[in-house]
Amino acid sequence: MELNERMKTILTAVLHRYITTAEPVSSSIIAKKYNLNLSTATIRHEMNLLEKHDYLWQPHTSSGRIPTDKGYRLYVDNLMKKSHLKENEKKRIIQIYQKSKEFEETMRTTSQLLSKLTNNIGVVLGPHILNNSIKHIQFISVGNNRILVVIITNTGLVCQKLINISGEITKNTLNYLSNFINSKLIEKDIDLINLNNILRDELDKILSFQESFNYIHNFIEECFNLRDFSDKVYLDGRINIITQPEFKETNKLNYILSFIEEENALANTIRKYLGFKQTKIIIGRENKQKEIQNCSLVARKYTIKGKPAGAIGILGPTRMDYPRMISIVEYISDKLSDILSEF
Amino acid sequence: MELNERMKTILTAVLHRYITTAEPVSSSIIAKKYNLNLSTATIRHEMNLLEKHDYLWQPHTSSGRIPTDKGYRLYVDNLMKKSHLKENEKKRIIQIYQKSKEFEETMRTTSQLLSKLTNNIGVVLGPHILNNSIKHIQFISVGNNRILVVIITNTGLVCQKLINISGEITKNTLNYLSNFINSKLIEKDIDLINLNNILRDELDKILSFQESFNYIHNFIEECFNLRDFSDKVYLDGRINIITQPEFKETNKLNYILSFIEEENALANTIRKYLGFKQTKIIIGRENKQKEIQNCSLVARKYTIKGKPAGAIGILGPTRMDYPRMISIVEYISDKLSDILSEF
DNA sequence: ATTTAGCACTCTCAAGGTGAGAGTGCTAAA
DNA sequence: TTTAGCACTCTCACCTTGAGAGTGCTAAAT
Repeated sequence: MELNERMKTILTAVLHRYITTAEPVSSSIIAKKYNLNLSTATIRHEMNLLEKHDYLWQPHTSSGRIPTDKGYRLYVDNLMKKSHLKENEKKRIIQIYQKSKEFEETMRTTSQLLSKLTNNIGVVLGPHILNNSIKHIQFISVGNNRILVVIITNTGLVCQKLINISGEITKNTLNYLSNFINSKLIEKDIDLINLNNILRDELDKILSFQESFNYIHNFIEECFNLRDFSDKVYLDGRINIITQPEFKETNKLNYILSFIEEENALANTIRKYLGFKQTKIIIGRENKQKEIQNCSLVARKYTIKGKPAGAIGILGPTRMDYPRMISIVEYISDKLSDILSEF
Repeated sequence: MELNERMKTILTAVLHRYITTAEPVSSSIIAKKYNLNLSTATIRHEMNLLEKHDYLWQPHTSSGRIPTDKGYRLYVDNLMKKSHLKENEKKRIIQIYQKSKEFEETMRTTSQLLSKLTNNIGVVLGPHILNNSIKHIQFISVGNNRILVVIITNTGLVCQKLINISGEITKNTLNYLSNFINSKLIEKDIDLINLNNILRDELDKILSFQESFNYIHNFIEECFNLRDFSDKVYLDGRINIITQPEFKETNKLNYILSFIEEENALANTIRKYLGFKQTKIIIGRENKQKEIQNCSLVARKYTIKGKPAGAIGILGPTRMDYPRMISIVEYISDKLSDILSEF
């Protein structure tokens, strides 16, 4: 059923009021604060209908109304007005970014900016190595047939993984391999998949005079097994969730915090939205993780030189200032894209 | 004033009881649960004296007693019996460690073990690069006169830092430098300070036919400026603090969590104890950080091949099972030392 | 000199009662 | 269709109350 204009106006008012005060909204408050030129009785009547259609609910019979997830969804999709950051806010963000010169620092700054500006939890999913071009690769034998592979990308991302090999590879061979691969990298931008292809073609020829093929091939194979390269997660503002009035009951808090303790849980949730062009908003129970079904998530990808690289997001109570949250996430993801593209 | 034996016995009983129940301890509970063959009146009398000497206090006139920091201190130093982990507990720890093959994973496992076993916050301070010998060094130009320095140590620790240089250093020179330094590293174990000395002596000769000295020297200088290499921090079990009965009041909780949010705050506290031979126990207000003056810290260094490398610790409410906490921290730091020495 | 029984006293805490206040739904009149 | 009016519901802060836990002190017992 389509809501009429007046119902939409009232619903918007209730949402606005609830988002700012965190308290059930009564008909009289709406009549007083929002100039709708309607009596409380009329507003009550409409609210009653909105409740019947599941946009609002009441904690108890004689209390004001609170939006449902469905109410928030309608608000986010149709009712709210898009907001924009003020110029001086934008300036301050840029200033803060200018202080951080280095990749890691930039990512940390991003998560801090997100959490400080939104007063919620800020999360940044580092760019996956797949989305970077490779600058240097180094194999280090660390004993017991284990080799540490360190890959450095153009953005300054340093990835590492440890590989167990079934036999021995001499230091000379390792050096030889490193040098060979690095010589390929000097020429131009090569990403991990490209590199893998090049190696597959050329390695046979090159290695003919070296020791046993299988070892080397298995090693290189595992070396470029992309799944093992995990993207880094930067999380900030866990405390913010505690001060939110809706999470005063410690057991609710517990539940959320146990989810957040493990950085990867939130990261995995956000990773899904890497492919989306637009800002993704997940409201309350729309989220599959039951631990955060009292929360909403605003997530957006960022790019490096136009290519999707990672994602950022904020997590807060369902009752959040969506227009502002969205404008912050969008502005920061744009800036981050710019900065990383310049690295 | 020296306490007599009976007072010590009673104080020990109160501590034991309070640590297990988290509730003020009454004279009758002591009389009933601990076979001291004393009437409640006598126990009350002694408790009264203990309170006068600041080992105990009462939340209000008609309540049981709670140990003071001074009481805990006496307990830790003189009264408690050292505890040992059970054989099957030790076995499980070793089993869990065997699953993690890699440096990073080992460190993460350690912080998890600490937090899970103690039900408190577990913190691990990664080994500082100073305490490792260097395996490989790599310079990567990342544009805009910035060079990424990546150093890989024998334990598999990968350190990086970004250096701004005042002029240009060509890729050839960078490669030349990397190669020169790495050639020094192949021969034997060299730590960062050694390496720095060697370079200072030899670099002049080597570089005579290369471009401008100052650039290179400044660069190398900054490269080995040790302060910039921060040791990594692994933190686990932040939630545990929430479930502790003493932190039910959210403002206390806030206070502690704001301290813990920032990994480095706790790391810096623990770093101090890297030089200590024995397990260090800091009780309540003995701690200088006022945010954690309701907490106690049990910290101990770990070693790599006998040399102090980093530190581990646990943070929990002052009311903690000290003998057990100590035995866990000590056993895990020993195991970690063993594992890292083998890497 | 110690120890303890006895007792008056203190404080907390849970339970129950109360009334103000906020808010609603319904109805009948505008 | 809107609204004034009203009965009704529920919460919440506040008070009272009594049970219970615990203490300190004192005088008697050991």
